[in-house]
Amino acid sequence: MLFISNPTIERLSRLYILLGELEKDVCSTVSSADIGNYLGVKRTSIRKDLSFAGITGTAGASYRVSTLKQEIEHKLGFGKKRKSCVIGIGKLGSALLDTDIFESRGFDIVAGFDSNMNVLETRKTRVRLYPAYKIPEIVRQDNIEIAILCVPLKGVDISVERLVEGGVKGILNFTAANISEKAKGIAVKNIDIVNNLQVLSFQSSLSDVTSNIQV
Amino acid sequence: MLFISNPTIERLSRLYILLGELEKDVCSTVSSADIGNYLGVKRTSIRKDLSFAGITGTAGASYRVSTLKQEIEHKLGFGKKRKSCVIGIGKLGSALLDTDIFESRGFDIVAGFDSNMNVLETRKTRVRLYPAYKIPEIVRQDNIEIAILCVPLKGVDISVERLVEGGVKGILNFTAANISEKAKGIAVKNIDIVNNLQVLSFQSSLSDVTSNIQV
DNA sequence: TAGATTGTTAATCGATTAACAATC
DNA sequence: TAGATTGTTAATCGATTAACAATC
Repeated sequence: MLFISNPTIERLSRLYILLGELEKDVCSTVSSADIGNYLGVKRTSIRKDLSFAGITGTAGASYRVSTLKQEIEHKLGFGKKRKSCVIGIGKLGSALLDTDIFESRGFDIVAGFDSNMNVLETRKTRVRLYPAYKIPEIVRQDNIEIAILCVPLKGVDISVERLVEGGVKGILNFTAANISEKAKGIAVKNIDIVNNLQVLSFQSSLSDVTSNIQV
Repeated sequence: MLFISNPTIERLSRLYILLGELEKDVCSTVSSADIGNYLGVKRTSIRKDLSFAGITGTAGASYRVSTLKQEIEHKLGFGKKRKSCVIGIGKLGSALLDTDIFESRGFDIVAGFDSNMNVLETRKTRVRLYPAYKIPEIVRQDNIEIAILCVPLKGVDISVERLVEGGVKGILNFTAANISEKAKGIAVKNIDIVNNLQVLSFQSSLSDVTSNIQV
């Protein structure tokens, strides 16, 4: 079983996107130093990451862009299409449903859910909307792997229960709630936007911002 | 100069919100073990965090909710209102402009910017919208401290330049670009949603998700 | 060959966890 | 007093960085 740490996957994911860009620009090779510059990390970190993923270039020569991209795609499964859904069609949820940033990177949003009938009837969206109680049914039926959770706090518990029931494999949690308990055995990643703002706010209040910390 | 590590600020920020909730529920005291349960972290980690921030309870007794909240607010400056703006009024930008999640936590969005005149004329938003070239002027004039960056990749560089010119203090970067170079001396925090999805996707593809990793 | 570059081992750094005396 | 809880010191853990031989 391939274990790769979180920071490493994050960097490799960013590298994967970068390689796509470089391909367009008809760059054939790229060194770890180049990559480090683009991504804002140390070159040795990049080499270590590739090594962790079991990817190896040729000593002395730079990495070949096309093969490196393919290898990352293969080892980490980035190429695969993943069916996804959005839970909670509020401001943020609608925006995510409608945006096209996901498609280009392999995520296919196929459904939206909300508990408010009014929302279901009035919101115009590209994908089909369903009432929240249908989450287990539709998730299972359509083989949805990833859920993007954008409900208000009081809707979190029931949503997670339904997703678990439907057999979802991962939840991207935009709520401030801690769902790891309820979502045992499912991958969870949290993005608390306001929390990020608060951290930023603290950092920016320090007179001397030498450490420009990244996520 | 108070240095507090990123993970610690993140937890204290979450704790601050939690204490607000507990106050509503008329809880007068709370132990580090309780807090740990709520936030999904070890109790000793909480005690360490408070210690880092120079906050101390009374040995033997639990923490008093109201005073703990006040102390965090005081030490980390969470109480202060921070003027903010959104750069790029696309899908995500509009959603963030319109949402009310910020206000309740001290962030006051006072302006939006976009380079597309059409957007400026047609989008209905609560706050005033300005053309992008006015960023330096308005940011300085209105004392805007925080910028939320939601522009497409090709608009990133010029946006950051303008923000720096206006003297902004922190940027919450929703683009996939690495802006730390351009934003030297300014606090930056990155939220790459699709990158998060990709990491999640990798984790969920592992059969055994014992480590339910958090951000 | 000389200069650039890789992959890996060892050293460093920082954050989390464990242990425990002090206190209510 | 006994049980629960804190604050801090020491130990552990994991990730990043440095160093360098091997290779093109």
